[in-house]
Amino acid sequence: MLQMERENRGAPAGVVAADSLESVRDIFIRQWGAMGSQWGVNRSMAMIHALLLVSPEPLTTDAIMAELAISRGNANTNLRELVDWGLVYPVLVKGDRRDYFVAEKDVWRIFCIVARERKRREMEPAQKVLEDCVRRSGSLEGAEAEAMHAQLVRLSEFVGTANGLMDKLARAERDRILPNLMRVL
Amino acid sequence: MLQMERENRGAPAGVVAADSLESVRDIFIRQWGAMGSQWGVNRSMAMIHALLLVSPEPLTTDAIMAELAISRGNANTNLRELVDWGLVYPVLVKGDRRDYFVAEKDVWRIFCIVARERKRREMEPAQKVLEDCVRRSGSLEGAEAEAMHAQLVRLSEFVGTANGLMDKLARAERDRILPNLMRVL
DNA sequence: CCGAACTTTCAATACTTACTGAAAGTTATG
DNA sequence: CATAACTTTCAGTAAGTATTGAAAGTTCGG
Repeated sequence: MLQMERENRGAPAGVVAADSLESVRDIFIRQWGAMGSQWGVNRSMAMIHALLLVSPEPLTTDAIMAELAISRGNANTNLRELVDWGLVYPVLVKGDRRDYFVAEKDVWRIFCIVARERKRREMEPAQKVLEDCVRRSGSLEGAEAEAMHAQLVRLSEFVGTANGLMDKLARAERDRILPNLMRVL
Repeated sequence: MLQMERENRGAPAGVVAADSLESVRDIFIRQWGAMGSQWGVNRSMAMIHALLLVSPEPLTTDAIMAELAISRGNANTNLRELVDWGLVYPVLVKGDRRDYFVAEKDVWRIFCIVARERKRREMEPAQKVLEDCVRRSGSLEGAEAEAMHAQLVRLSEFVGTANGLMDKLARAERDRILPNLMRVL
């Protein structure tokens, strides 16, 4: 553990002089957390996910709270959300009543989960809105109404196609699909 | 314009009895605006985009403000953002000093613009963070550090591949790419 | 079925982001 | 180059989200 000896000595706050396991993990967690906002995921959820992603062993709620300096309520809520998504699994450790948590480590599975969730939250509502408006505008008369209807139809058809492709992609096996995609694109 | 005669008579607030061009447009705009939050776009920007998407004619800032009941500052800021993205074009109308705005109507182009922007805001920062952490953790010793490094490498490689595919997809021609995708998936 | 260990909930609060409107800035035209 | 028409900026405020921490709820072992 030579690395730990030369960590962060005399450097300004927030700047790391050299890298230990802990410092790299902290950098990863903090940066990933900061990116959460861009991804529509809250900071705590992103940080918990990052921590578990690089932790080989399951962690308890208390360990997570301590590592990330967040409250119990916050840790609990976001852990449940991550478990709901399927990105984190609760595991039982023999001889301990507490819940432990591990992250799904397989990158392709993570991708499929995120793709599925985004489709559900972003694409499906859009498709529903568009189909509703297409239906409502179908019987209108006049050039302006018909132009609007035509535009709505184009949008609706595109989103429908994209949704279908998304579905197939997220259901496909990694090794079956990736080579084909590389070839086509 | 028969339709306008049977719009929204005696119905509870927010409920539309039958559809006119205006009512369908309003439904579309409001729903699209509400969805904006899910998409990481603010409500006003989404509503302006929706309005322009279904308006065959260019509109002035004032027309947009009036139609959506938003302030001048808000309209101005979000119009500029939409123009920056390339989703809306400013156009000059002869004999009028005011700026007029039209939306890009081609669905495939809209998709490419959104894909490019999302890649820039979501994928590229992730790739950068991951590459940085991979580099930092590469020289660490010990089983735990090596497990973390390996996980970071898997994430980094995946995001790199996804980024490359995204690029090619957004640069491809619609008619060249869609049939191939349908076949592969 | 009691008490201890642990988990969940939720009202209060802190933080973040979006919006307004008025004032400052810019540009076209007589 | 003065004025009027239009656009941009920005400080203040409103609206929306995330987080805390303490209280209530649950479960397990004895």
